[in-house]
Amino acid sequence: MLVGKRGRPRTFDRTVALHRAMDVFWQRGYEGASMTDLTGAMGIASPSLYAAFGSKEKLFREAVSLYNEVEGRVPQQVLRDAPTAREGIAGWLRHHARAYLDPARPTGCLVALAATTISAENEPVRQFVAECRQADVADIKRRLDRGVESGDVPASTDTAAVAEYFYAVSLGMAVRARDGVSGRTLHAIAEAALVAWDQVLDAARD
Amino acid sequence: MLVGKRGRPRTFDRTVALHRAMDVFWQRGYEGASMTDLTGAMGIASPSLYAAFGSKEKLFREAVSLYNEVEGRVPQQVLRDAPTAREGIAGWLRHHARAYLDPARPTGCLVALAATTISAENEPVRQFVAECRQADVADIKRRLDRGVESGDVPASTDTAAVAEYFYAVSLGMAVRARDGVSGRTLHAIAEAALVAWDQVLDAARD
DNA sequence: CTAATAATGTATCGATCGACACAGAAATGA
DNA sequence: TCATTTCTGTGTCGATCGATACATTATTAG
Repeated sequence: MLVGKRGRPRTFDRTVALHRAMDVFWQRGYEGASMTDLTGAMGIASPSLYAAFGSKEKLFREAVSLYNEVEGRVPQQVLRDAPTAREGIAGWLRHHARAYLDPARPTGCLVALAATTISAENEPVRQFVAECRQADVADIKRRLDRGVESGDVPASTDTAAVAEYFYAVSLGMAVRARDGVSGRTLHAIAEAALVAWDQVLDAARD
Repeated sequence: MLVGKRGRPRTFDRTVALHRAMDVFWQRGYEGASMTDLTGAMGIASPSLYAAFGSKEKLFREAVSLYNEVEGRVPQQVLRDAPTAREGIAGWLRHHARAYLDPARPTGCLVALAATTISAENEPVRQFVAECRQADVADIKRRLDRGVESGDVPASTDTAAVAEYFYAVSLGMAVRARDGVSGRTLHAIAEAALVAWDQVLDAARD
């Protein structure tokens, strides 16, 4: 009686297919990725996609979640495990300078690029991605707050503002990566953002 | 014999219509703006649009040119006329911190947001906008080079890298503006980017 | 006046969009 | 065995995409 694996089993790996969909959304954005693009890359027909994921929008949301897990794991770990907030953020930003031009993946960042502008009917999708960006900023802010607790960040620091600053730099790097700038350029941007840590923190006070 | 104003005259102002189209592309991006959106905002029917502008893509390119002229005039003037490169770039960035949240216009920047990702068939449009961004970076670089000539920027400075840094910050500000952050946040990002002028220039050397 | 030119409004075009109906195939449970 | 369940492949749905055909209207040139 218990629901097990009754019925005809899937002929494709759901996780593999989701990875393929993630790559398409990463390359083309939400609206730029057609169902034909998606089913082609996923190696399945349209009804299989709908049976497994529900709709294009639900597939996108799952793909973004997967992106956050897979592509975000290393930089988040760097951010978390570094001995100071400064080293954590520096490692996080330098990671992105490399990752955004990784030849094995689409350039730039899915969350930064995939839905900055959108048609009126898909506005909820833009909203969703905007919330993902907000969550990323919150991650950086939390690391700065931890730095305040452990003493490597001044207590008077407006950690939210500092987090917004470094996140804005990473967003710009993602756009410029997609534009085709060199890794040297991307790293120069990151180093310029990081060079004046003390002044940046000093300028941002509550 | 000379081609004058023969034939039935237009019943709409081409420039006004182009302004309306610019607003739609600014709000929705290239692919997010449908012909229905455009003709509705422009107050004309589809055949009039095609007669006056040729195609959606040509209309977009004209709209971007108009955007660069209208919205870019003030910040470019600030950048150019300031006594030093530092003051020029500071004024340029602070202008954007204000303009990106102007309640009378769509938030953020058309060139930063309108075509970061796109379907395969419209790739030339993304390329075009990418070239616009490259041109913006070149403007900043030229101002820094002038600073080198006039002595307010060290001769050893990698002006291209510094220009990329400040432009990346402005791109991130545009995305975050669209996300709905406050003007206070946007200004904090700008000030954080500007506070360490000497260190940024010192870090970027040839 | 007439001919030529050009823009307008209506009414679509073929293509593609995201989504799904339906029949057949492949598994399980009784 | 055979009813039940679930996925697959074919085919296509209505809606919308960007773009036009066509007849009409408004203007200028001669």
